[in-house]
Amino acid sequence: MDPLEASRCCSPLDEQLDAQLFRALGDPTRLQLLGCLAKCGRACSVTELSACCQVDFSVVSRHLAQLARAGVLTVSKQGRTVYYEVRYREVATAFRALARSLDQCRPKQRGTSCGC
Amino acid sequence: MDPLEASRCCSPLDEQLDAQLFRALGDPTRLQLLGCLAKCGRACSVTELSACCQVDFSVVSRHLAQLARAGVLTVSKQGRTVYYEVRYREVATAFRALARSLDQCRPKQRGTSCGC
DNA sequence: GCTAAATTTGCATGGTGGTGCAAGTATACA
DNA sequence: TGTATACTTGCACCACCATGCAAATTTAGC
Repeated sequence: MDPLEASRCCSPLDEQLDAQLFRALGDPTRLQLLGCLAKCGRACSVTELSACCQVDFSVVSRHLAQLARAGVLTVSKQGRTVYYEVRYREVATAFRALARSLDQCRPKQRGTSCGC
Repeated sequence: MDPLEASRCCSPLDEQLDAQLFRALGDPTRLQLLGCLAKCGRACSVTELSACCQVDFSVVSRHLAQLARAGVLTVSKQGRTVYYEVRYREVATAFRALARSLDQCRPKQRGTSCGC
């Protein structure tokens, strides 16, 4: 199969290769915040999280909002405090689904590429 | 646990949240190339792949090199033709490992966050 | 209502990255 | 040896983005 033909052929990959998601994860500061939040294991406020990295408070606020927009975090407001939490289940599921789709595309021994 | 403490506490996540990888996947053109290449299921030349997107040939060359640098593709030269192929197994493994690490951080019912 | 705390939102800035064109490099073929 | 093919690299340009500061917004507590 030609790559040009392959590009016109549908696969779950087309939706799973989400540029917005990967773009959100492609910044060191955002990854630091995500790692911090993930290892913490609970919902954290912007103030708490800003203690984890050296950038300005407003920058942290923007980064967290972006991660939430990408579907990596959830937001919940409690009084004047905003809590962010990792969407563990959803993110893990998305990555596993992507891995599965890649496996299905992978040509097995004498197999015929993905069945799309 | 405070997020600041959590940031100082080691986890497989620290290595799995690789900014270079996600950055490489964070561009629509690169994702198009990757999807095309993945669905194709075989090694493709730069010329073949440049037929899949509308950008200049040199841009495709650069994008493929970047994906290779990030560990997503492998390169192999045959004569004057350069073939790129998806590292199916490695990429899928990396994503599954990341999903697993996230799961381990996730607080179970009345559990105590990740055991790091 | 007033003040303080928590967060968001302009605004300006510096840097990085994606893109196209042209030139350069490497290899096959006659 | 010379020419064509496949690809890479230098260069310039433009857009977007991460950052910091300051002002604005929202909400709690007195």
